[in-house]
Amino acid sequence: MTELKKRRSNCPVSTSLDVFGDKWSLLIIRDLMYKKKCTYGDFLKSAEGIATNILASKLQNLEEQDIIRRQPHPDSKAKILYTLTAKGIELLPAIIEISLWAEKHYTLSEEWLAMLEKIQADKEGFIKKSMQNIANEI
Amino acid sequence: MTELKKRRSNCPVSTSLDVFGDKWSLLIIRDLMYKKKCTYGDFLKSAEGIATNILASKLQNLEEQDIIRRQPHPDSKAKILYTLTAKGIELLPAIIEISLWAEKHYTLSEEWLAMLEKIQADKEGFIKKSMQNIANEI
DNA sequence: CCGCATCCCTATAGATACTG
DNA sequence: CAGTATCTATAGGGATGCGG
Repeated sequence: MTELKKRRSNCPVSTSLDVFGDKWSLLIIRDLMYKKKCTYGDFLKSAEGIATNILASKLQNLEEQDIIRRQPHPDSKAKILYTLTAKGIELLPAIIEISLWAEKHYTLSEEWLAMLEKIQADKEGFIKKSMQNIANEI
Repeated sequence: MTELKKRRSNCPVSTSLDVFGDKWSLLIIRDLMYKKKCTYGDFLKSAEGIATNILASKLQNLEEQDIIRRQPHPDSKAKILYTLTAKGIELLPAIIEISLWAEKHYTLSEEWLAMLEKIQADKEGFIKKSMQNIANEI
C-alpha cells in the first residue's frame, strides 16, 4: 500500500485527487488504457498537446505512485515502454464512468462514440478483458 | 447539452477534465453527494480547508457548467443553498469508482470505510436512491 | 531520433485580510 | 453568511539544449 506524503484528508475522493487530480495524469492513463500508446513520443502526439516538461514530471509522479512502470522497449534500446501496474489498471472503472458521463453531456467524435458504445454494452466484460490483457503483458 | 469554450480535444476523459479536472471541484460535489453539505460555510468547514476565493471561483464554474444550482435557503434569507443538477448527480457513479479505488490502495478513516462498504454492497441501489432523493428535493 | 532537462514567462492556485 | 481584494507561491506552457 503506497502512502502519500501530503494527503489533505483521509477522504477517498480527496486522496485520489492528491494522486492524479490534475489536467494531465488521467490522459496519460487513458492513452495506456484505450489507445495502447506507451512511449514518451506517443504521449506527446496525443491530441491535447502536452508540453515535454509537464509530461516528464507527470510520468515521474505516476511511477512514484506505482500507477505506471518503465520498461525497456523491445524495438529499440533508446526507447522506453510505459505500462500500467495492477494499481493503474484498477482505475479503469473510474475512467469508464468519467467517459460515459462526458458522452451523455457533450459532443464527442464518432471514434469515441463507437468505442464507448462497445464498452457500455458489456462494461464488466470489457474491464475483465482489459485487466487480463495487460496482466499477461507483464 | 452544455458546450465548453475551450475543449482540448473531443475525448471524453479530456472533456471531463476540462469541466472538473482540478483539486477542488470533485470535493464540492462529494460534499453535496455524500455529506449533504450544501452551503458556502459548509464547504469551507470540510477537512481539506479550501480558501474562500478558490471556493467562490469553483462554485461559479460548477454553476456555469450546469452541475450545481444556487437556490434560496429555507432557513434564512442570507443563506444560499447549493444543490446538484441532474447532470451533477450523474457524476455519482464516477465518484463511487474513484472512491473504491482509493479504498483499495490507501488507508481511510473508519467513517469512510463504513460508508463505502455500504455502497459497495449495493452500488446500483445506492445510485438509484441518491438520484431519486435529490430529484425529489428540486 | 528518443527521452528528457533547463530556462523563462504566464496563468492559476493559495493565504490572508477585509466587506456588503 | 457569502463572498472580494490583494498579494504571493506554484503549476503550466513554449522554446531550446543535450546526452545516449
